Amino acid sequence: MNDAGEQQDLLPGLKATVADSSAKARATRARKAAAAVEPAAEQPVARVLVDVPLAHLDRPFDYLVPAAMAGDAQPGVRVKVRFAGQDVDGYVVARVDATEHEGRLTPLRRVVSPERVLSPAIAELAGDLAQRYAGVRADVLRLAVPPRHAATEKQESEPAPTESAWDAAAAARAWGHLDHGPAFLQHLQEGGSPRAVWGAAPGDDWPTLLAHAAGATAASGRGALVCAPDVKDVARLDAALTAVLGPGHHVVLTSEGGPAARYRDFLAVARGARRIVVGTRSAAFAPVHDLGLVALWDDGDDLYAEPRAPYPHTRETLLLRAERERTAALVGGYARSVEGEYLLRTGWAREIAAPREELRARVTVRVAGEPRGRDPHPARIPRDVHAALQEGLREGPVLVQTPRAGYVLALACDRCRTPARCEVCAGPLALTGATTPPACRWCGTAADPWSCPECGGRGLRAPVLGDARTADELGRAFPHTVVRTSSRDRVLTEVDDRPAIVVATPGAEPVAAGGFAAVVLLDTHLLLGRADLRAAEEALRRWSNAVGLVRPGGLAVAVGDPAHPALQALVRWDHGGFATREIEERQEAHLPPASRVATIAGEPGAVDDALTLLQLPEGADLLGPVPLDDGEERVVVRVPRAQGGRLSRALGDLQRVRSGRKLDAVRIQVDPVSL
DNA sequence: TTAACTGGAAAA
DNA sequence: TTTCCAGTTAAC
Repeated sequence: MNDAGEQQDLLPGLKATVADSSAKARATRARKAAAAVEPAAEQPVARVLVDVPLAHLDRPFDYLVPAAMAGDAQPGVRVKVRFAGQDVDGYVVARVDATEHEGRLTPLRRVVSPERVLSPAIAELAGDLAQRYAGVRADVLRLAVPPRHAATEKQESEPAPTESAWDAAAAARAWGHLDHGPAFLQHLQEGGSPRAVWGAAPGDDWPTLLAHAAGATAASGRGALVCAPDVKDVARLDAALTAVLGPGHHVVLTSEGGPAARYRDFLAVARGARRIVVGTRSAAFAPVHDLGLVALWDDGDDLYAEPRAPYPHTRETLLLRAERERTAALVGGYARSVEGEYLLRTGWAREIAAPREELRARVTVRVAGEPRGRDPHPARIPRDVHAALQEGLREGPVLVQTPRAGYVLALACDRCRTPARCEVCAGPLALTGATTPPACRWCGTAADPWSCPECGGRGLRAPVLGDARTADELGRAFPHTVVRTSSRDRVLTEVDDRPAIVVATPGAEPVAAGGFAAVVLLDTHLLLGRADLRAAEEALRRWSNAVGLVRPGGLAVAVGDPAHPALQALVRWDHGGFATREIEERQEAHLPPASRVATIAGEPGAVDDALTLLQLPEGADLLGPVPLDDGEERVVVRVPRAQGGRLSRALGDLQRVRSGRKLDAVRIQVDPVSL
């Protein structure tokens, strides 16, 4: 290693001064040592992005490349540099002949490893994202490049096999039922960069279709990157890619499996040994060589919103890459996000979807009205649903989606829906078992018998019922049938073809070997009633993902209000129409993404003076400030969609000015997932 | 973290 | 006017 200490000994005449140990002399010596470093013969200047979180320092700094590091200090490698008196990590982003910096360049302290982990494409992407989200490149790079694992670096990456099992004819068949599907594939195979929003039909084996898209891209000599929201979906893609391409062609990037495995798989991509990548949101940054396709499944899933600064969304990350690296793009899902609809509307992407008659053949969706309180035994499972389940069970497994897990839940009057309160302390009543009377959750007093103080009703209902309770009820209604549950903490990934009732919470639905014979959606009003701007869009997405698991010709029944637009969209499988309607409503209400929104949060004083520094673009609205739970305060800035770029720039300028003046930090989120 | 800079006070 | 020092600032 070439640190300054060793360099000193190489300098003639310097040893004489070593005896003098005053601080001043030491400083002079250090300076001379720096000056005496032999610079690299070629391109002696390295441009380095330093890992500091300050917005005004978010630019490359020039360092002198010592001759001894000339070979290793290539663009993309990790280095240690002296920055403001401290050793900090950084990445070399370029080697150049000369600097524009007036004054002496400090030499690089150390090349951490010659491994080129930051490709030029990802360095540029980090810049794009930092600008888009008014953050700093260092934060993006922390998301993009996994921590180094030295032992793993010593191993070589196994190259992918040269022969692939991908079959163009099989791929065309798999996509054949979709309008523009085969054309999209062919375009990929020929080296083109088509962009599409794909509305999957119920029963579509989406992992296989995506695997074929990756195969077609690989056949053109390019790499492909496919993101899915969670590890369960990634596992399905993994299996489909192995089936379609054969083993060893792709690599899976997720946060699971520990740092060594993560770094090993990342290196296989960075070194170009693998060019097909699947993974969760962090995989969007994979430095795939010759990237030809970016794809993501179910872009409306909020798992795609990165919880760490600068809070980039996977959709945005991938679409920026598609633009900058001129790749094809495929945004697929059973449902359609409002953002996906915008891609079509602006002409950025084309639609791939099944024709009407194909959709009609795939599934029949009906709505069963919600049971009324008049019923002496208010069953949550109406007669229609019971019949659908019975019919489905003759053919195979049936799926019942029920919102939220849990057994002990708030109770309310079944006539007027007044929440049931304890007569002694006014605490909430709850059922603690299937047979015991309801009791207070605070003081434990049993309400036996209970009557409603508002209307005198004697019936109780649980407005929120969990999967355990639902499984219970169904077990009683179908005594000789296997009932299985799948929810957040205990997820089933797959069920076989035998008749069984599978109760699952949204997102935890297993896949059935041959598809579910029937799909039932309970308590749709609960998903619709969430206090969220996107409640209806999100509800439709979750229902559609369950209905998507049906076998061709299957039946789906949703329990809810047949007049609700989200349920009507489900029945007609008209996700484009629903997204269009959502866009129109949000335009009127100036809600995102029809408007672009950012939040500024922090100490009240800091937020206040941030606003005086902020140069808002034309037509901007300021909402708030409102106090947050932790004593901080938040304002919302809203601009017309077309001004989004200017808003990002203004917020970036604000952060640079504030960090330059050492003002108290404010947290800025552009396009926050929730407000 | 620290070298370089600033401005104000003491020394000449 | 010069020198010294503490506090501030930029950071290659």
